[in-house]
Amino acid sequence: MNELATKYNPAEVEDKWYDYWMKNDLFKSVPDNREPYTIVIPPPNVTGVLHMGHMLNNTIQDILIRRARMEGKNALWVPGTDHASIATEAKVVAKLASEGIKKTDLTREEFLKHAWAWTEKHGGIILEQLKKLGASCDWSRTAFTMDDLRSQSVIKVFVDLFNKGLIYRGVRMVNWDPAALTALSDEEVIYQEEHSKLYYLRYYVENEDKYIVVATTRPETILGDTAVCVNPNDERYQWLKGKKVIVPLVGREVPIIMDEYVEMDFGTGCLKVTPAHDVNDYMLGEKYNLPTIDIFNDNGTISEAGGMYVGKDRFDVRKEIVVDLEAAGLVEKIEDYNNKVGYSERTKVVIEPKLSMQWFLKMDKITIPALDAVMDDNIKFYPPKFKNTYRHWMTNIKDWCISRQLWWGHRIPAYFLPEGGYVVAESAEEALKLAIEKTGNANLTLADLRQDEDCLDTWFSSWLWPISLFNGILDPDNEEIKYYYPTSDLVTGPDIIFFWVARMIIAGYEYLNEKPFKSVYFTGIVRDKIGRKMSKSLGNSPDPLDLIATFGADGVRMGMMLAAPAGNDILYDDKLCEQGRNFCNKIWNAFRLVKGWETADIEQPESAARATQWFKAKLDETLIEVKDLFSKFRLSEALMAVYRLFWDEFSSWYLEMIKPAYGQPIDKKTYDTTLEYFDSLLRLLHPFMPFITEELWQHLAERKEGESIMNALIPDANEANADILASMEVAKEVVVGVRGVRAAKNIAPKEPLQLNVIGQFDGREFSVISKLANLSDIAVDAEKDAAASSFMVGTVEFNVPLASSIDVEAELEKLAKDLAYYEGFKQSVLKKLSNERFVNNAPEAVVEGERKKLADAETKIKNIQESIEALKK
RNA sequence: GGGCGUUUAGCUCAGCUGGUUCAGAGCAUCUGCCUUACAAGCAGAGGGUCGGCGGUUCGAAUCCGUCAACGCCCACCA
Repeated sequence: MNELATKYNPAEVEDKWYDYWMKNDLFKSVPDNREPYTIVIPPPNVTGVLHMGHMLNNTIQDILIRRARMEGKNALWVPGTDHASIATEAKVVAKLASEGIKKTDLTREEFLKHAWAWTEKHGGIILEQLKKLGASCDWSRTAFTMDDLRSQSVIKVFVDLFNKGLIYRGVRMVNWDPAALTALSDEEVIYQEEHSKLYYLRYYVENEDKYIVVATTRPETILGDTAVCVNPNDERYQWLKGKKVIVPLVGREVPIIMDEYVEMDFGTGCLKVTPAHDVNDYMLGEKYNLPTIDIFNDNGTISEAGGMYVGKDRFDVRKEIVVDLEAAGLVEKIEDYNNKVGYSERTKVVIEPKLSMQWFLKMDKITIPALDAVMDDNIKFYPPKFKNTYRHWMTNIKDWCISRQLWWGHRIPAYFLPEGGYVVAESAEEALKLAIEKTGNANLTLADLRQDEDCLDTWFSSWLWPISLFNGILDPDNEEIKYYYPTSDLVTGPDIIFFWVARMIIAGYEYLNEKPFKSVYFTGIVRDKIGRKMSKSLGNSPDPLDLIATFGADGVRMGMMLAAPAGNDILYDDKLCEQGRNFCNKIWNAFRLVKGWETADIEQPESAARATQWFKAKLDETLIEVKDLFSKFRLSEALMAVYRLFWDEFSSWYLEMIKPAYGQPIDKKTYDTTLEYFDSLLRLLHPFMPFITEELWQHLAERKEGESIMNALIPDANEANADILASMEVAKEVVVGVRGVRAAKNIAPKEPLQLNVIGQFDGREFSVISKLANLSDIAVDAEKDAAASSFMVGTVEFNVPLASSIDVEAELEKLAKDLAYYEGFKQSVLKKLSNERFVNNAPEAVVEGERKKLADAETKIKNIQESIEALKK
């Protein structure tokens, strides 16, 4: 018939069109006088590999970008990667370790050389993978959070915030990661419920034979105890006032302090105080001026200050010390206990609260405009429930620990002076100038300055992303930042709402006095069939590239979208990609059908005339619906609407309505109109399925080099012809009725049938009905025929006279069932209408509706009764 | 311990300010078809007392209360 294979083969077309798009610079955007539509990619880790979460997230972004482009906007999707300080450094350290190299044996410069080599080797893989998915990013703009422009932006911001007094340095209790050997922000700590033990330990009172019992989950920390605290209102412990107790095993005398912080009814009401290793204890230590004994080394082993178990790991010591305490008779009892333990998000190691010198960003004031923007819907969250989460975080925010004891990242631009103190400047030269000013020592040289060894939290660069991508920090008045900022939509996971989304909003207002984006669409988390989060460690995540190879990029994109209702977690199943692949095939074959037709200069049949008018209305209806759904980010529903339009309305109904008899040509008018519809359908589908739509669009007509469906406009519709939509729906019901009779009576579709309409019926669609139901004749206002199978559409009865004798019993049974149903229905309506309060209180339209129901039911009942009579004759 | 969300067909989900879009969609299932675009298909069919209980109302999947299950976020009870 024609040269196209019966099955769509994605492998043959995907790379071809991606190359074509790239070659013709179709993803590129420069400012012009069109309305901009901008998305910045949530930068994946530079050394990361594409996982299902990325697939979902980037599919959504590409759909939005392509749709905007086809609405005539100047669409720009900026790609890039994140240096992912701690994650990447951990990978490099591990890689070096496998080669027998320790990080501590390397200088900073040597280590960074390895890190850059690693980055260059693995960086960009993930971006190449995105191309396979069809991502229409402007690759000429690919950025990296540690490239020159982004780095300079970060440093400038740090210096600026420091000069504004918003960044400070100080000793605070921070979350310490003993594996990565760095401080972490509060957000990087994940709390997990644990089954552990509560140890009740005996603290003897100094010079007395009495003891008190203190409960703890961490017996090893007694090495750092410097007090025991009880509630001043606790009657049981009044006698302890002013006394001292002996820390078990350690033998240190520590004071009893009294503070209402202690809960009387928890444990024994006595709290051991370890100011160096617990946030609350630290607070008590400050208040009562207690010494702090830091018993841990940075890697979680016991330090010299611990005095015992020195050099042993904290968890080993916990076991050992319990044994030793028991041996010394200092353990009262041990109970099972559940508590929450903080783990490092990256290294999965138990976090140690630790006092250390770090850099912080003051958060109380800087967050104010950012909070308002979201609460006032100046920035819209989809789904809106995340506004609550956001508000809660913003109003309880603590200062952000931004320094990390890592090398891979932006080095903190603080320079220590030989005689103490420091200066903060964008460059060493600047720093030297400041240093000379500050010290009055004109003889200082660069060699005298020592730059802070620490680097900045990764998120301290990504929070600038929507600004720094357009050079808006270094040059806030440039053309690009003015044109593209604020960006349009941000698509990301709710897991980084605090890490990233909130902080970008903060930075946006701080630096450009403007929001960074208008809407945030939070995607769900991708889970497997049994609801587990897909992850590398569980091994339950399919390789996205394998999926693309199996189902085609379009199939996978559709699979992801079908599974992704707005704001819900998505349950991934291969079935969904299969559905996507099948849909591609459907589109492909519909195209083969249409392109296979010969045209002739013949008159348009009545059925085709009705069909083309009807499908125009159907198309308009869907265009309006899809537009509305896009505006609400209800993308999976939009896709489903297009899917049904193409599969059911266009393929199953419309094409069958206009299909010429086998071997016959189609009239030109219908054919041309159908090609137009096909074109519109491809456009509507393109954002979801870019490859197959481009392939077919190029086949649909002669195209010039560089022309692409990507830049074709999505048709606009204001109103759909409701009249023809309604009349065709009725016609379809009649067709289904006849087909039902065929199915029930085992009559081949080929065999033409007679159709009798009992009573009056609008005959506008008879041509269509006749064609699709394969009727030899339609008789209007016909008499009931006993030898007929009947069905009803609305209140009208249809009879299909059967050549062979019919099964009267079966027919009667069916009618009796119908009769019973409508009688029951009538009764329920009657009951309503006889209720005075209903008739008086309900709106007129509703009451009128019920009356219509009643009348219709009565008509139907009459019809059925007549049929029964006729059959019985 | 607080807060938020979810609960509708076997599965994944729609059902906006209570009433003919009120019980829906897709997938899956069942039956019959290799019908000249497509078996990755066509035609037909079945399937839910809308988590439980109580209330408001002429009328509740929809509003209110309560309970239950699940999920997420936050929090310094050792």
